[in-house]
Amino acid sequence: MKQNYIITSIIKTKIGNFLLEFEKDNILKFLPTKRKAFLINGFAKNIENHINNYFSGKENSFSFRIKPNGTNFQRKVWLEVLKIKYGETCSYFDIANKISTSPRAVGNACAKNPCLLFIPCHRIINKNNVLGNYQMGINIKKILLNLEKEAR
DNA sequence: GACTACGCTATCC
DNA sequence: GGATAGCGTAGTC
Repeated sequence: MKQNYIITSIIKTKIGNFLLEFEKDNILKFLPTKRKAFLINGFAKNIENHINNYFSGKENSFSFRIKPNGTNFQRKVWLEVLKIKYGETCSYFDIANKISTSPRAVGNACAKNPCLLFIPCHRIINKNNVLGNYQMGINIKKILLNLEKEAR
């Protein structure tokens, strides 16, 4: 049986270190971590370059393949989130309408997003233009949205 | 059954 | 008009 190995790297970014987990060229996880940075191979290095370009406003979309682990419902939400363009925002309510569910459930799924930045859940805000919440805290959410707004 | 990264409504100042 | 509280909601653990 053919086996794909899951590889882990820790990537250094402007807003802190991220744990990157990938299998071949599919990103499985991209989450904040306190561990020290280390790069294991060229693919991780490549991702680090793209992430840093993103943070300096030079890059506004990622072309990596992602393979997030989650329930059918979560994947449905994440797929919808992927459609939100750079510099734009969408409300939990809008996403809920598109896939016929409730905003509460959308927030629930976003909180379990394993690929931060690649699945741009920071672009989802409350209906009344309040930021809502974020895995890394609303400050980071604010930074990301401002970055995208200014770089556009 | 408890817990949400929400949204609406009622009810206070 | 604002702040706050309560409740409905749908999905997850």
